[in-house]
Amino acid sequence: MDDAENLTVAERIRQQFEDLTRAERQLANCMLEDYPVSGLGSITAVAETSGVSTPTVARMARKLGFGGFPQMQAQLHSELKATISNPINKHDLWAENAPGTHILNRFAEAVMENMRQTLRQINPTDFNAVAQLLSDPKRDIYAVGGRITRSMADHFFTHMQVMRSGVTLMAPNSNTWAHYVLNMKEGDVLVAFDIRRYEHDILRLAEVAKSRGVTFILFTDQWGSPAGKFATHSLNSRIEVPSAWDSLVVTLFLVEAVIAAVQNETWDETKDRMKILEELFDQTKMFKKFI
Amino acid sequence: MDDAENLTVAERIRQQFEDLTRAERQLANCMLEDYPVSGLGSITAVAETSGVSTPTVARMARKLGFGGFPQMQAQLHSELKATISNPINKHDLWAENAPGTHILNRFAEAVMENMRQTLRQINPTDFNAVAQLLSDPKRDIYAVGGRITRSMADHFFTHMQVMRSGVTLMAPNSNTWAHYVLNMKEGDVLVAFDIRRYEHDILRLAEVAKSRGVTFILFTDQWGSPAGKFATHSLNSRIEVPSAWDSLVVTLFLVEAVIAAVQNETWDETKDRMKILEELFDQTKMFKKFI
DNA sequence: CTATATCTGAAAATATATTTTCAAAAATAA
DNA sequence: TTATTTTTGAAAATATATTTTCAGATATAG
Repeated sequence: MDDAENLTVAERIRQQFEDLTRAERQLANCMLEDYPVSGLGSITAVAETSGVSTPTVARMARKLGFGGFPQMQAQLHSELKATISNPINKHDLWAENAPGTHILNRFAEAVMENMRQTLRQINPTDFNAVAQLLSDPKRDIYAVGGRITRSMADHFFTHMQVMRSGVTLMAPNSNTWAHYVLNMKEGDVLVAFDIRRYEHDILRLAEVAKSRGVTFILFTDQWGSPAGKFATHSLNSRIEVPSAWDSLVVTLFLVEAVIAAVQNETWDETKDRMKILEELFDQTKMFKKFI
Repeated sequence: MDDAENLTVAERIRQQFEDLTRAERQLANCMLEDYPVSGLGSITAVAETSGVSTPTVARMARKLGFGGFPQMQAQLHSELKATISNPINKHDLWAENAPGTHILNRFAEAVMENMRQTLRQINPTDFNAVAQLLSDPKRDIYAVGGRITRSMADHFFTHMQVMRSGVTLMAPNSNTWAHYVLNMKEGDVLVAFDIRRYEHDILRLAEVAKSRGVTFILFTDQWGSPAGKFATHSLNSRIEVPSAWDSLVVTLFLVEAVIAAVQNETWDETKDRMKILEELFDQTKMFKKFI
């Protein structure tokens, strides 16, 4: 009978407004007023807000072609979801090049979604605090990664090293870590990367470091490494992609953003260091030869 | 007890994320995923979507400081109402957390834009060809990076090594490279990373390798490394961000996408290798100790 | 005005949602 | 490993939500 299964609630109301009774119209107007949020509570709540009885609400839902009030509400939910979930940045951007099912597209969508989710979840206070800690020249910094995240620690180290002194990249091999811990002093900062397949050694390291008064910063995934319980600040990123492995793209994004933030904090000293570094590179280049 | 009566659900989740248990984290992630719409259904619906039990949902609501699930949902309703009725903050997915000019936001926007540009520009034919080449077990693979891109080469190597044999990560120090070239045979693949501040040594390496019949794959930036002229396939990514350095986020995305593509190509052999690797890890773990 | 059809909401009946309880499972400590 | 604690979800208990019933209210026609 209803060919209009996919009409919005608002459309159905407008379409059938003439057939509605007095109490129903009152309800309809109220629902359209703060649409669609006003229809989100229980039938009782909706009825009260509109000043009608619950049966009226149930009846109108039927009249509009739904099985009942819950069905109408479900429709409102999905409309809301469609509205809220980003209008601009989906799909359309690269589709022209690769067919819809191409791994490049699927991967890209997953990564973009990971970015969004991560950004929504990130705690700016933590982020700022991390940048602050890493900008403090009195604190030495130690970076460490696991089997997969090693490259993140490496990247982090490479850039931090340019901006300040007292930065150490810990060897990936955990049986060398005791020596690093030996050098850590209270207030120093340990930056660790630990994602799914969490490494037990990192957990132990965090515990030991923490017990010696070291500030522990953790880059981990959405589920959170167990080492999180020792972390002063945790930066979680989404890592799931259509692959047998996890994606570190968003983690890298966070690392680079932190680096940029630190650079902002310390720009006065950093810019001189960078200049000197450039000069050093130029000089050494002149000595190098290949084959 | 809670001075934080007026925190959003999302904020409360973030604040207490560390205190949440496994099932609760799973739920929390699901709720943040389509926030706040995902938390709008009945407790049963929310539980089912997240794959946890209803008591878990009720418990978490309590843990976050609400009287119960209905109270939490009421809070979601009012948040939603505030969001919807305020056209300004609409759809800005992370804006709620950090003010508009926060480095995190600016960085994110730049990276997203880089992704889009890169994807629009990428040549799927090149991409596929690269995946094909790297999946060919008869070709040995050599990976090399520069000062900044070293971590990309490292990441690439770590994953390729799992999928197949005959993969070599070249030391970053260019005066060791001659030895690697000595081992390269015709048809082998050299994968190099070279971005702005292009390194002269990479150019020379590419030239020499090419002259010996080695297939050269280059990951570079939007402007293209000079080594590009020796490249069989070039994968360019946008790297500009509001920072003194360039961003490797999109480069990493391409690397991971290539890895995923290779994995697809070689899944039959790869899955066995991965299984064996897992077993090896389990075994070696038993021998390890820290401090 | 009265007769009749329609609408409406209080209250009962029913269906769902939510919380509580508790034993099994999982994690952690010893 | 084994003991202990914590976490978890199935099922029962409870609380709410939703629908149905039906008598009174309201509108409409004659």
